Amino acid sequence: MATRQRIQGDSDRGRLPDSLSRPRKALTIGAVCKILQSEFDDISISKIRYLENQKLLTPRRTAGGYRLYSQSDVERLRTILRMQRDEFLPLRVIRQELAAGRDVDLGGDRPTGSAVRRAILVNSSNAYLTVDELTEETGAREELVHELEEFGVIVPEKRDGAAVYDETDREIVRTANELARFGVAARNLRVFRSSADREANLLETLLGASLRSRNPQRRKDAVESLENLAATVSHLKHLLLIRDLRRLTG
Amino acid sequence: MATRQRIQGDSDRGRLPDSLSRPRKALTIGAVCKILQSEFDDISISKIRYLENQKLLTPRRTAGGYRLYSQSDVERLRTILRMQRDEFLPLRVIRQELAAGRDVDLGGDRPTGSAVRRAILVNSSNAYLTVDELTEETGAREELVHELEEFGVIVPEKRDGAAVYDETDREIVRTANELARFGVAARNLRVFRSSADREANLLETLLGASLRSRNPQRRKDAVESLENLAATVSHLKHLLLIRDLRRLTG
DNA sequence: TAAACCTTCAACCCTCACTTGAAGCTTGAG
DNA sequence: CTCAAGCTTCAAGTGAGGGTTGAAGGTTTA
Repeated sequence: MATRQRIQGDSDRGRLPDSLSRPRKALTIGAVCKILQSEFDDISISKIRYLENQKLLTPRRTAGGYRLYSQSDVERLRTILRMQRDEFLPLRVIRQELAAGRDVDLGGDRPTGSAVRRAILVNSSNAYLTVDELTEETGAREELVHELEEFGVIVPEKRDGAAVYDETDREIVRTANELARFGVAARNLRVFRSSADREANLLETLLGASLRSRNPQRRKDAVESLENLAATVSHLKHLLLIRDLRRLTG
Repeated sequence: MATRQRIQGDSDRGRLPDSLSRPRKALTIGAVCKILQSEFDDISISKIRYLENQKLLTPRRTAGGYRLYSQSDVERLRTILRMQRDEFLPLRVIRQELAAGRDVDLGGDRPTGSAVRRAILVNSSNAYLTVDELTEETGAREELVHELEEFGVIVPEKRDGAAVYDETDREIVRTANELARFGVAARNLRVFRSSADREANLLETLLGASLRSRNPQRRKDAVESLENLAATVSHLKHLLLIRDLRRLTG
C-alpha cells in the first residue's frame, strides 16, 4: 500500500516531461544505489551486482554493457532487500518466493504489530520528525502531543529551537492515541513512565559497566543482552498485568 | 498437534496428586537427540551443545556434570529447531523471539500471518500444577519459586493445604527463570509487581463499573475492551522502556 | 579530451553454524 | 568393582552464505 502511494507520487512529478511520461527513465547502478541508500544503509554497488550474479535481478544493458534499471527492477530490488532485512530470508529462499510471485508483505505501512524483528536499540534511521509530521503520521491531536510532553511521556530533542521527535516517540504517540480512545488520559500515563524509568535503572545497574566498557566487543554483547533483557522484562510485565486483570474479571 | 495432545495430558494430570501417572523424567543429551531425530534429521548431540553455548538453552546438570533436559527444555529446543528450519531465522533472532515469549506458530489451520488471537483473560484450561510440576515444566529451581512467592510475584492458591499454580504462574516462573540467567534476582522483580498492580488499578477504575455490571453483554464487552487495553498498555510500556534504554546505550 | 562512471573476474574476507578429535570423567548394568 | 557406553570440555577446523576489493579496462557525457 505504502509502495503504491509512493508510485503515485512519483507519477505526479512525472507529469512535467509530459509526452514520454509512461516509461520512466532507466537508472544506472550508481543512481539506484543512491536511491535505496535512504531505506537500506548496507546497500552498495557491489552488492547489487552480487544479487544479479545470484540470479535475483536481470536489468537491461546498454550497448556498451552498462546496467539499466527500470522502475520495476528497483521495486524488485527493494522487495529483495526488505525480505532480507526484515524477514531474515536467505537469498535462495527469496529467489523462490519471487519466482512464486509472492511479494513482500507491505500491508498497512505501519511497523507496529507485524513482524519487524530488527534490532530495536540501535537507532538505525536517523529520521527526525516535526510536530506536524508527528500528528500527521499518528493521527493524534497536537494537544495530546503537548500533554504527553508535559507529563514526560515523550521528551523531544531541541534542534535549532524546534522540537524534533524520533521513531520511538512516534510509536509512543500512536499508542497513547489508541489508549485515549479507551478513555486513558495523558496524565494517567505518568504511571507507566515512572515504572519504565525504574526498570531502566534496574537494567542499567546490571549492565551499565559493560555498556560503558572500553572494549567494543564487550559493549556490543552488552547491547545484545540488553535487547534480550528488554524483551523478557516486557513479557514478564505483560504476564503480571494479565494476572492482575484476571483477578479483576473473576 | 503433538502439543495439543500434550495439553490434554496436562489437564488430566492436573487432578492427580502425584506418583507414576507419567514418566516425565529428565533426559540426557543423547536421549533428547534420539527423540528429536524423527522431526529434525539434522539434529546432533554436538548441535544441541552448540545451542547451549549460544545461550539458547540452559539445562540442569547432574552432580557429575551431565546435562539433564526437562520436558520444557525439550519443548524449547523443538521450538528453536522449528524456527530455524521453517522460518529461516538466525539464532540471534530466535534468542530474541524466545525472550519475548513468542512461540513458534503451530496453528497450521489458518494461513493468516497474524498472531493467535486467543483470549488471554479467560482462563480456558483449568489445569493446576503442583510445585514439582512447575519446576519440572519451567526448568526453574524450587528455590526460585519460593522466592517469587515471597516477593509476591506469584500468588498460588491453596487447594487441600497444598499450593497450586495456574498457567500464568507457570509462564511467569519461566520468564523469571530466564531473567535469572541474566542476573536478575527474584527480589528485583518486586518493582515489576508493584507497577503491574498500579496499572491494573488504573484500568479497573476505567472499566470497573462495566465489569461488575449486571448486564452480561456489557460485561462481555468490558472484558474485550480490557484485553485490548492490556495489549496496548503492554505495548506502550515496552516502548517507554526501549526509549529509556536507548538513552543508556547512547 | 577528461572526469566520472561503469564493466568483469578472481581472490579475498568475515560470520554463522556447526563438526571433529583428544583427553578425560560419569553412570549404570552385571 | 568393573567396564562399556555415554557423557564432559576445549581448541581447532570446516563449509556455505554473503559479500568486498582491486586490477585492468571500457563507456558516457560535459
